[in-house]
Amino acid sequence: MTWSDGLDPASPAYQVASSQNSQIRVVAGPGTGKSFAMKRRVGRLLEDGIDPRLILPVTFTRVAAEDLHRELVGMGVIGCEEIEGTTLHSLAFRMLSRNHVLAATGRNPRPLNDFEIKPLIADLKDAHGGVIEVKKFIKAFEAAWARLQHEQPGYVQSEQDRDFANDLLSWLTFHRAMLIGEVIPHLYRYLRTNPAAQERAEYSHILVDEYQDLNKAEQGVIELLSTDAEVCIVGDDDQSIYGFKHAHPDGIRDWIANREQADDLSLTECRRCPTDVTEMATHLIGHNVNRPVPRPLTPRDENGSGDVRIVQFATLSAEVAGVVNTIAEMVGTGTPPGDILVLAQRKAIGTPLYEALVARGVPVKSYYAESELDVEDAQRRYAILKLFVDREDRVALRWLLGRGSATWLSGSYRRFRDHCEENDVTPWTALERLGAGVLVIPHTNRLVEVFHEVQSEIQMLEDLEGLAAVIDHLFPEDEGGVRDLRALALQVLDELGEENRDEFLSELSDAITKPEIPTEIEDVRIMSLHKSKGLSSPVTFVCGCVQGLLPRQANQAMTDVERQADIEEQRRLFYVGITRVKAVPDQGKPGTLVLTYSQTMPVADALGSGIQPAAVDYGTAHLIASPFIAELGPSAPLPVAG
DNA sequence: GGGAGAGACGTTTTT
DNA sequence: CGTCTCTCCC
Repeated sequence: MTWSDGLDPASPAYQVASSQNSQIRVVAGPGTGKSFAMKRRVGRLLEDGIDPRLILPVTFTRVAAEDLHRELVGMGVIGCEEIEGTTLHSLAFRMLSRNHVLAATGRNPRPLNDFEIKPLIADLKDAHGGVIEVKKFIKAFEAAWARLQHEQPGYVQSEQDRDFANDLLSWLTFHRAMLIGEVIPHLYRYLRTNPAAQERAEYSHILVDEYQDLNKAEQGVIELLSTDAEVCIVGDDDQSIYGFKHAHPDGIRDWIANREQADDLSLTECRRCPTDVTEMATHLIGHNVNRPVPRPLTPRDENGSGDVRIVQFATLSAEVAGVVNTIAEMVGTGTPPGDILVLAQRKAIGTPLYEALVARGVPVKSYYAESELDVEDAQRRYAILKLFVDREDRVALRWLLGRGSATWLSGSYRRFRDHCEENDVTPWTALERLGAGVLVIPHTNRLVEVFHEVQSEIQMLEDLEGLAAVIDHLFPEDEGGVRDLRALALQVLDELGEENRDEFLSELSDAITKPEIPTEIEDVRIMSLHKSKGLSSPVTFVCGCVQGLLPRQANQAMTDVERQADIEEQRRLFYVGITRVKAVPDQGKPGTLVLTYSQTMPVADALGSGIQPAAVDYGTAHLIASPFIAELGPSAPLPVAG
């Protein structure tokens, strides 16, 4: 197959794929086929004889990266297997791990796991105003980098911020680690200060999907990587939903403003949704005032008007029962469960839905985040494994030393770390000396005790034959809490073999933080609105459409401007949600969208979900329908009672 | 450095 | 309502 198969030369997708301009912006609404157009463009580049290794397709999420890779391979264009569609993050890790880059930056791109941040906080909290303050500082530190605040004229860092940053960086440098939020900024800084770096000219063609979801640092990296490359950015500021990650949707407007000769293309026909849904979506998003690149989303008449319902229930449990009944009935009358997508912005709603569907025997999968590393025992075993593979994994060692203590033994550890830094000795070596009595540091007895335990556990692993035995020992078959870890570790070992232990660990850590994405969809899927981005489904439910969830409860600390921006982002989130519906009329699938909400829910659920109820009586919270429901315009059906 | 009790606060999402 | 954090006291 060739890139232009089935493509009308007059179609916008053809233009995107064929444009010879070295700078292209594509603004494309939901369901308009932007990923499709981008894939065709990659296919065209390959057929033009561009070396696949010089083509960099960047996506924001792994799901999108894998999707892109799969589609390219499926297109059967020569060279497509060699294209590495990656997320910007994995690209940054790879580049920062190169020896010459490590030497230039002086920092290790060893990311801190969520649970490994605890000892970091414990070590910093006394000097910086407590746990909550330190968490705030860390957040602000990462935010400043994501927004490249340091480069903005007039940016002044307070003395406290500077002190904190110094302590934080000194901790991270000593522990040879990096905050996840530092990864992209470090690459940015490296590329910026090294204009002659080979990395700046590594690719000849860069394609970026979901550009509106990138933050300033990420957009900066793209720019630095593309000094000599042809660039095609694709995005839609109306679908920008990653404000918490400091996404910079205005960048999509600035991008074209700074490039006079660039091609500016857009895809506006919503090929996915039924016409009623497209019109509702248009109405909804029209309520947003701040739209850098406003453009219409036009309905596609062949799709038909669809099947849209808006239903209000008396209670949350009635809502759950109502949705589950509808789903069970659909499945009973022949709708494949995999055609059904249920979006709920809170676990408090998603979990009861999930459980009720399981009870009804409907095949269902929940996508709310759960980690194999949620339980402390699993964290401990994993840390031991890291240390077993590498005694110089200082973060794992630090974590193990403090584990179980409310203070993380931060006082002792401070003295100990001072010794290591003053004498330029590694923590493991210093602990060995302390343990052997060759070295004495006052007030570190407990530290040494714990170290002995860790040391003997590692020695025991060392005496075992091979990694398989180590895995079997650390994650035993009969230990329920580590069953998933065991399965993952064995799977990774099976793929890699016994030889390369470093690679084993990084692959395992990938497997843990990046769960497998199912290719075959056979279950009803329940997930948050964020996760649904990029998906489409013939039957889509959006549940819990109440004030406080959609839009979420405004934070007390927000200014009016921030509050307004937050509501607009929440509106975009709802916009993304309702445009997941896919009409396939010739397969008897009109495209079904069901929006549900309830009048009340238990107070505990409301508070636990961050809703401030309109009124409360006897443990029941009274709720208000989402204002977005009223913003859907004349194409929306009248809400009915369920 | 550890434990008990009082008080604050709460989500969601990515790498 | 349940969990985390802080304070006070040993």
